[in-house]
Amino acid sequence: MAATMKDLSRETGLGLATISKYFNGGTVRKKNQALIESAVKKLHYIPNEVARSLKTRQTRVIGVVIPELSNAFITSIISSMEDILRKHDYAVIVCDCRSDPKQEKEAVEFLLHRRVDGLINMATDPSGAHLRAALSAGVPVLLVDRLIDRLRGKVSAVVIDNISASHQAVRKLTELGHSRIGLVLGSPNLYTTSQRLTGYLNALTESGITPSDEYIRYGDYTMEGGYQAVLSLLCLKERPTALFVTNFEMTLGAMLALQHKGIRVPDDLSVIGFDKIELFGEIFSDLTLIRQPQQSIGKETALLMLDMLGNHDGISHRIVTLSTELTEGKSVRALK
Amino acid sequence: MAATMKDLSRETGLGLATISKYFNGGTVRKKNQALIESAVKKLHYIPNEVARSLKTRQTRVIGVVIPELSNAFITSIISSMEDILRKHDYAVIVCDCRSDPKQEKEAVEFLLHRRVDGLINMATDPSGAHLRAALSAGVPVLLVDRLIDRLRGKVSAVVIDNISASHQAVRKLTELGHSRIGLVLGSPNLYTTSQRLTGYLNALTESGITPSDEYIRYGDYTMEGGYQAVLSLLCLKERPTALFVTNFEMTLGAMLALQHKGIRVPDDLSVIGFDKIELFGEIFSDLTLIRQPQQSIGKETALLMLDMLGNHDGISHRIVTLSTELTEGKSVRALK
DNA sequence: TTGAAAGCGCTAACAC
DNA sequence: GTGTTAGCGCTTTCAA
Repeated sequence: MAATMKDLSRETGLGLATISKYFNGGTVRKKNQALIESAVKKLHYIPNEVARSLKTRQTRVIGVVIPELSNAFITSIISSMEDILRKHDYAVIVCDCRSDPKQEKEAVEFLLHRRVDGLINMATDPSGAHLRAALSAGVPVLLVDRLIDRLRGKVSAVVIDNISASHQAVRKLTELGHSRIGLVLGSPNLYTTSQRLTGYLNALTESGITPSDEYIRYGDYTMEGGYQAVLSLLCLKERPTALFVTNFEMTLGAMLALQHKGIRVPDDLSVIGFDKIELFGEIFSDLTLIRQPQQSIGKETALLMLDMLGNHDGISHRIVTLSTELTEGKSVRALK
Repeated sequence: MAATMKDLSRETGLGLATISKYFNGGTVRKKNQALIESAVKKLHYIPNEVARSLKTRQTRVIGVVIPELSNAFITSIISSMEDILRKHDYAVIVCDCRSDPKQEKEAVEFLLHRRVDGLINMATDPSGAHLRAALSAGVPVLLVDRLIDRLRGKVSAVVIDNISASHQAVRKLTELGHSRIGLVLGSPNLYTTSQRLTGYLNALTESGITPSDEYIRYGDYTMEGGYQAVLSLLCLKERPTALFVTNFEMTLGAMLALQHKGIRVPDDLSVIGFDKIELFGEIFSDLTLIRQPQQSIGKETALLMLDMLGNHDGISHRIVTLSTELTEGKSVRALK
């Protein structure tokens, strides 16, 4: 069986407290330090985090609940987040709930049983009901990418400024003379969907254009959804002259649909996409798009969580809003 | 503070043993059962897995160490794996070591401290040195995708039949009359690299073709690597008439290089790629490729680990080899 | 069936 | 600086 501190104590002749202090950075006599170190080697001692957790009442584990692990946008966030968290000696348990609110709730409970110190959630259930237990248990909750209105003041969050991002993209198009601008959104009841819609509507109104539902489609944030949405937009008697597609997968689908229909970008149609995924950098390098700073989102999320974990007295719930960037490509041109 | 079993005991007037038995599926009198249930509700009792782990000496946590989280092939495996594991009440701590052996070793130690019940590893260090501590601590280790020779007999593994996969692809090309077949491999010292090379060499030799190093490139399994490898192959005085690219990212890079060079596939050059990623299904739907069953890899990995965890007496180290599939597309044609 | 009590490996007063 | 000791919340003999 694995060696314990008691074994070290016996081996070195020192008391438990001394051994414990040694591991926790206390002051221990040089001689005893060496004694302990050699005993550790000899007995292959590995500290037992479980016992420590029980005593200190913190597991140094952060639970992360996301809608989908097979999603480049999400994994790039998680990747940079986990990196920082682990450097601070926090482990991350990731639960993929497959965009299913029921699974999401189970995941939260699962993590609560394991006494995670904090919860990071890209929420599937927009009502936030799944987080109630965590909140009432006093576990710090940090939302990523999607805000939940009802939880305002009770949780922290890291999001991008979706309204501005969308506004900026659409503004760009109206400035180039476009007025029939197709919008491809995600699922209707998601936070990002409604925010991006707002930005679109604002930009149009500002330019004196009356928005019409005809030009708005919901593509479910999937490639297939984007594909279908664009096909359907192309069927309008008055075709849009420009398109704004609001996430990466749908942008891929949209480009595919245009390609299949033999529509040239930007000659026949201007397109602004969303999200830049490392892997594809070069493939769609000539696409004009809104770029979210995934790296920073991950980093800010980790740091904010660390911060919440530190202020155990009065947790201050902050909302960090990161801004996006419009990357100029060659998929947009002025309306003739 | 969170309620404990002791609180339940006080609330119900029952002994700790009874409460414990209730939660662990023992036989408890109906009346007491109801008593406990209402106390749980009233006190918002949440079982403490940490305390339980300390006592039972199992954390129901599996550590997963991978080279890269932002990789669609890997996440699709993890996703299906985690799904099954969580259904069996096991949590997964994922550590992304960024293909760095040093970080990989630290990750293993990190997980060992946390007393994970098992370790799943897509190894970065081909020597397996990073797993020594786990092995000597008696923690079951399961390798995925990449075997480590020295650990044979000490660990289980789930891999695909790389030699056959590669053989099949190259065979296909030789049968169509190709003899100058470019091969784009991953990093030189990886298991999959050498296996895929072997399959290539075998297939050529079988067809009476003498393999030449000239046609072999190492592309690091990255898109950029694949891109450069193909450019370099195109510089040969005797250009290859066909290409076999051995992973997904490099296949993307290869296609991009060909496109930039204005080389038509399959008219000017036949191409067989590797890996099918859900997201891209339609985009490269006309590519002939070797398809790995990511879903099954994840599933088999989870089941095998569960199995190892069950047989605590004599762990049987098994190696599960899954087979690949050659998906016919339109990127291959007979040599004129 | 139920309860009392010991102990899993560690930390943290507290006294020396 | 160091040792003694009492738990952290749970499971699990062992008796009743």
